[in-house]
Amino acid sequence: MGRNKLLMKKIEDSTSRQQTYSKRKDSIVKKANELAVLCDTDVALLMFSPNSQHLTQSLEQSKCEGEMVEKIAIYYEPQVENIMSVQEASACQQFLMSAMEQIQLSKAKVWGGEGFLQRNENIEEPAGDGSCEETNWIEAEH
Amino acid sequence: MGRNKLLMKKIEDSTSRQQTYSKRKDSIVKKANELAVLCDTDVALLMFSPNSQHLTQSLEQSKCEGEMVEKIAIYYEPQVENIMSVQEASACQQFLMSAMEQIQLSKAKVWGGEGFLQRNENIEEPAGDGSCEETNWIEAEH
DNA sequence: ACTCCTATACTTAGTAA
DNA sequence: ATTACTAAGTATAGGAG
Repeated sequence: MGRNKLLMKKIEDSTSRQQTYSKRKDSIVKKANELAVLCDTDVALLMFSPNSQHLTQSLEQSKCEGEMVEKIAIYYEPQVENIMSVQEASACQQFLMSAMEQIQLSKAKVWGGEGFLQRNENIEEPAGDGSCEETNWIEAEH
Repeated sequence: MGRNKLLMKKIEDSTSRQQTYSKRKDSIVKKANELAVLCDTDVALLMFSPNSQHLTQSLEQSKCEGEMVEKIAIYYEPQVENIMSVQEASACQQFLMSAMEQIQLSKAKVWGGEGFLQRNENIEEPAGDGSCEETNWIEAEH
């Protein structure tokens, strides 16, 4: 693309990598928006920035501006683990939770209406007293 | 684009809308992959198809093929609530759970190391006996 | 739904500031 | 990090099958 064709592998120079990320991030969000508007559907994007020092700046960029974002349920970038405001974290959580709710409903359908957390053998119960203080999903691996 | 420039509003003809969705879905996934590979990061996409009758077909398309997907943590399309296999649902859940875990960690950092579910005033506790059978995130709204 | 086609529209790598 | 530029690569609407 551009002047030269880029090889599809990790960009080793960190400055170039961050620049490329920044440019392509903007277009993919734009594309997601177009898809959502044109097709009247919801699109969610979760991205993890390769470069944590640009976090705050990028988080501000990810805010909705102009006609962008309208139909994007949520767009988080860059590193979720470095979110700096409770509001940001809450909004992200809320989306993830509703996505989970939808998945649980479909899973219950497939399984004949049973709840899944008690039956899902891939997710172990915490060895606690059964209280909810440490929720089940803590132990999921990435 | 293409022969004619498309107005950025909902495509009213449902056949065209589905066709556009199908085409643009493929490119946005490709873009997400490129971003993930080039920048060595994780990108997640969640899409909801405008047309549920094409669900199964689209779900099969969303499977990883060739060099695509490598760095995409998860890509679910179309309607999550209609996922037909427990495997699909489990994989999606696992990603969402790990994303949540990361968010909880950052939130705990911001809040000084406290857990968030007990303190998050936006999320009400279920009015149950405190057991985990109905998990807290059930009540999140989309 | 999918392909294949093509002209047009859009994206983008590299560069400079 | 940002903008602006531009040449070259990519995406896509509309059409046909």
